[in-house]
Amino acid sequence: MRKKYTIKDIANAAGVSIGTVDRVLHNRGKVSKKALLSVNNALKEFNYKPNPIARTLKNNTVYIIKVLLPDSAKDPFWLPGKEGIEEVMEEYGAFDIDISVHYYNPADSKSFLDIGFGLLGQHIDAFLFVPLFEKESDLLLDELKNKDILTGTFNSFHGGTVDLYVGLDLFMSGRVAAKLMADALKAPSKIALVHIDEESTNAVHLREKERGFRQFFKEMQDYEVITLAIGASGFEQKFAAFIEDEGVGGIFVTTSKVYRIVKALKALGKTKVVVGYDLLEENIKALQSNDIKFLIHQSPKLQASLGLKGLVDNLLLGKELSKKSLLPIQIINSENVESYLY
Amino acid sequence: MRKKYTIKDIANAAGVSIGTVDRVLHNRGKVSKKALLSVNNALKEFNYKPNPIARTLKNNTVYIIKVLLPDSAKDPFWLPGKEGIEEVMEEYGAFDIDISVHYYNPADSKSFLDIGFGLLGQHIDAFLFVPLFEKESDLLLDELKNKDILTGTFNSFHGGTVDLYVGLDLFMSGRVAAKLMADALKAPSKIALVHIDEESTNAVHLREKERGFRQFFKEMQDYEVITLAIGASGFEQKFAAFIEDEGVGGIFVTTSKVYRIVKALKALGKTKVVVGYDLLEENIKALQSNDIKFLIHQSPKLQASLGLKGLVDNLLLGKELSKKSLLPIQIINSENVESYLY
DNA sequence: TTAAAAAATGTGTACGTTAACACGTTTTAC
DNA sequence: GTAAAACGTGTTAACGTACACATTTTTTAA
Repeated sequence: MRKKYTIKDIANAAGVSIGTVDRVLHNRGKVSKKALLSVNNALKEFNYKPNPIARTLKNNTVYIIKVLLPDSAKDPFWLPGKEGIEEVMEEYGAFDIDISVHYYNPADSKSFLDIGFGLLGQHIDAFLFVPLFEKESDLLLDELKNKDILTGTFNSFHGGTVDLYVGLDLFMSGRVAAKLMADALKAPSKIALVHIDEESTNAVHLREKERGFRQFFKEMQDYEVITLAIGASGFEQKFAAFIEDEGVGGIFVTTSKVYRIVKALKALGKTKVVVGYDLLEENIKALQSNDIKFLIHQSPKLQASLGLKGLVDNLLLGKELSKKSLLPIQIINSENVESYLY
Repeated sequence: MRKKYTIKDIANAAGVSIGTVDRVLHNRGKVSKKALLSVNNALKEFNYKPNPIARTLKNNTVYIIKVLLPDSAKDPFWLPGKEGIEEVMEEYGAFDIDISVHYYNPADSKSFLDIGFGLLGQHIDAFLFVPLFEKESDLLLDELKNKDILTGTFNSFHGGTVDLYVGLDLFMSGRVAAKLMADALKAPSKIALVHIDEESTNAVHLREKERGFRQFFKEMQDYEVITLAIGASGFEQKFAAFIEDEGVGGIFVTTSKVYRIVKALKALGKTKVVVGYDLLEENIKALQSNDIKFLIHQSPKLQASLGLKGLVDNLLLGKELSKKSLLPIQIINSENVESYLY
């Protein structure tokens, strides 16, 4: 039975007290060269790793973590994200952390700023948020850095320096969509790329997907891609006109609002190859009725929970945080969708 | 700042000592009705959760865990599984657990038995293994149950009672493959389903995939599915004869040996729609050169690490173990494969 | 009523790590 | 040459929980 080595074993082996070993471990100085050497030798020999459990025990501060999410009441895409956060809160319920979640209106950059800055009054250890708005996120990030708060973001990649980011390679997801589309449509074909978004908020986000999509087809013959950008409210007329004019065979929707396209197509009595994003309830229905061919799953729940876990594990256990972790791009069709719903 | 409640807070609130609270928490009896009541009230009021960290600290036994895997030298499919185990070992390196990994020959049920039973000489707390062989796994499982050892399995579902299982819904994965195939091949079409397997070992395994595949096409018109079962060694001739005779448009391979089919097809100068399993290096190459249309990813690494983590977390932190957890069925094409390789 | 037995409760120590503190030794400053 | 500062080192009391053991209270029996 392998013995577990403790700081005491190291101290014995090095012929010093645990106090000295501890000072070496934490670079707290006040150690003679001789002691330092023998301690380091012992550490290496036993491949000693401090017990993280005993370590946190001593640390009796309660870490304060704030999470700022887009309100899922405004956009159901954020519902899984909320759930992910709640699961982590439950899981870490017994630890010395105080996580609180706050919501902003994803269609209103002012609400993001108001609520975000509103949270900075008290002492905070870590801040996790979705940087939907670029400029506003910069402002917030500056302030967070100023106050020396650990920062994490997910879903939207933000150029600035955050301590942790979880997300997808959106460009690549565009290529994936393109490949699926090319599989389904014989050349020559015309394909519509549709951005459905009220705000210019998601612009960067959606533009990345478009770049990937177009880049794929640039390498192919006889495919034409045309872009349509419309607001989410009352886009039906515009879309109808668009679809009548252009003889498109497939539609790639860069947001989770694909189901709206499906509905509009049904109203017009048309059938197209539709590819879009995210496992919203309505999208799943359309997938199962074969009105959507593929969905790309952005795993918002996983993104949120990994983000929060990353911050917590860093604070609590001193685990390293991965500056940028990219999740796999998951392809969903009518048959495997169920396996994502457990 | 929210205070973290400890057993001491509960004791104070209930007007008893921490010893009494502890007895209540562990149902160790020797508590008066009155005390029981007031403690339970306090527990509820504060929503008290014992600090799992302080708890394990006290428990100074080293848990012994054995992992028994098919040898990745014999079948590269098991390489990621090995890696997953190693990562978990690294992650939990500082804890009081002693994990050792052992390997059996996936083509030899005797080696499974020999090595498996050979491990049972000393005291063991948990045993994680891949139950490739049904009868032999039953034997081992009986013995494990006898000795009151925590059991976990992954990858192959085994009817018997294990404490934890991680895997895929193989039937559903067959359906997914079928759907992808149907998308790619216009009816009427003939599709070959190929089992490449030396042993009858994987029979149940592969049969499930076949069931799902066939069931999907039963619901469709004008598709015919024919099955070919061949050994892994020297199947080229048989396969060549088969492919000449039958006018198949697509080939679904139920194992990770798809790349062999691709090679054989190339040698024959033929092109088919090929769908198979697993991200072996050679399969990935074939995917990227468009010789394989789709792969289904069984996430062996994740399966292994989730399995081991489940056992460890149960032993160490008393976390519940999920009797049966099914991973999502992941569809891989030439574009998203890279996102799985980080 | 009282002694003994049983039941209920409290106390103390340990787990591994941390960090404040105390102590002894050496160096520095005047 | 002496006082003060600097340095190296060991000791000890926490952190929250668990459990053996000691102590107190209640019940039972004579």
